[in-house]
Amino acid sequence: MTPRQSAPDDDNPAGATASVRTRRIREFARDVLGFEEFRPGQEAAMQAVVSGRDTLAVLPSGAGKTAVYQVAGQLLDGPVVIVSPLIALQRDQVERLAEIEDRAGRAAQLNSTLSAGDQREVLESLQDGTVRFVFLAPEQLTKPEVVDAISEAKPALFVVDEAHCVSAWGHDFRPDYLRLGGVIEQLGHPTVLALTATAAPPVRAEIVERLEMRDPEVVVAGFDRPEIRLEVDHYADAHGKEQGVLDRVLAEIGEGRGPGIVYSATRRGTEEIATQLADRGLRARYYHAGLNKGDREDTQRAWMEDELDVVVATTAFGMGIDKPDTRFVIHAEPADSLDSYYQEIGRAGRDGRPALALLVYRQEDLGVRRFFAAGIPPEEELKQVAGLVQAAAAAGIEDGVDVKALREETGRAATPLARDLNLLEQVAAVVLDDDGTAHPAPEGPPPAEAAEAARELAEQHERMDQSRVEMMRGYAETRDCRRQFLLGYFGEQLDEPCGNCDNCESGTAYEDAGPAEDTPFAVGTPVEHSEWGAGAVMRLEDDRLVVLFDEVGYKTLGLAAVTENDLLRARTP
DNA sequence: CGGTGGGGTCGTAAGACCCCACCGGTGCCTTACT
Repeated sequence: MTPRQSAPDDDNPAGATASVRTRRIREFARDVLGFEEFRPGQEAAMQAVVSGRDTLAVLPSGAGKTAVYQVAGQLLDGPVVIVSPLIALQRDQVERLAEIEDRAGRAAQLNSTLSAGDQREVLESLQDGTVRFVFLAPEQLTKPEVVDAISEAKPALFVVDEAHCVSAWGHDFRPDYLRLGGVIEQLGHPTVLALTATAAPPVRAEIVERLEMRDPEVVVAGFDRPEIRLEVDHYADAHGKEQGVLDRVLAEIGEGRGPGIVYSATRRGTEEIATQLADRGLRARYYHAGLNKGDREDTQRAWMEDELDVVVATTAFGMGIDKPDTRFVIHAEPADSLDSYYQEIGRAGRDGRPALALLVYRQEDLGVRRFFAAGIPPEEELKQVAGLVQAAAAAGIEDGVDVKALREETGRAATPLARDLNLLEQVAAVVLDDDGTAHPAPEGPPPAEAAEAARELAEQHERMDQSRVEMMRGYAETRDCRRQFLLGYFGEQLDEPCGNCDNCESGTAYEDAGPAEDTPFAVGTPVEHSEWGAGAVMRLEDDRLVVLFDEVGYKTLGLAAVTENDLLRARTP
């Protein structure tokens, strides 16, 4: 067992001067991690975290996000808790840290692949200092004994890796992501570090809000990946589109520009495309969450070991899979947002050499994304859940109601019930305590009112998701420079067309003179719309502008209509 | 929202067509049973 690694006792890094911190960070990065230089944003994020500041770091893939908490873990006095969405990611990180264990401290994972005894041992080792880094999923933190044990270990840093999951998954799929803010509070609010490669401004705002980060330092490194060529192929009919996908894949592989990933929206789509490509002689496999674990692992292994030309996959394939020489990412259907799209195409060309991101687009294919973006719980269901929480309290059940009890009462699954409770908590109808049990909020609304408010909140969230699908459409259908469009979505301005997208090549990106100089709605201007309320201008075209509204999400407005009807007013933020 | 498959209608029969119901992504975890 290695002894507890703690900071030298001459001075505490959190209180050390910036120059001392800088020196220590650089020494550790060079001596232990073997860095010759830092990637953009990396050192700034390390500085912020080591000085004890909550930090949101949006750093591109491969920019060494892991190093940020490795350094912090070394220079801070206390263990590091890392929330990571997938067991496979936890395992990989633990293995990677094991290589520098003697210098950086021991790492362990805490999840259901461990026996109950091993899980206890990990928590004990965290407390006695022999484990320095613990990786776990947010679901672990719904167990009071886990939170208590971590709390006693007095963590110095709480890391949320792949932090966009808070926003992307927290609302329905994995509701425990929305409870992390409360967990952080229970732990006495150690320094919080949220890490992600992709987050548009509203996603950043949501991460900060949900994790209850205090006065966070936000580090955003450049989003641009100029080596990735951007293209969209348009088709009117389904058969033509499918053929288009096959032709483009065959052409890329045929000319030696492989390997690559093809994304499809459905499991069935992945199987059909992979089968067709295999029939044409490619080494192609499909990958989705319906396959058994062994098949998935073997496909991933084959992909990493250069045995495949193409993996055809749903969104299940990607997170944690880093193959720098991936030469193309082709989408057979649009993604559910530009956030997801950018995340997915960002898996190409990580070696810095030219790569292709192609969207094979049919307007009708947005339908499946709209379907997935929908999903408002029925008001009756919300009312029943709110009612059960109240009834339990009225009956004098002081322990409150937990998801397990609700499951028995309603016969519904745990995930939607947890989502319902999150919604009811947000409208101040219930209070969720440490371990997720629900109590009626003091002076909260009656169940019917609570259910209505919760439904409205869910509707607002759905409008936001639907508007993200619309931005995906905007990208697919724009005649402007695609990189300008994409970077604009992430709040970065590219002054000139990129010269490495299909619209730059065909010339349409250069056709329009650009927005009038005297527009009152420059990018970033806070605005107020008569119907949609407050928002901010995200993007300007020659005759249109895109506004992100707080309540209804992204909207594209015709500039002529706006000025003629006085629809928008600039406001003071 | 859009694609698909089952079942019915039409009525020479067989296949063409219509309508309708149903399905579609992402992963933790626990518990029961081999």
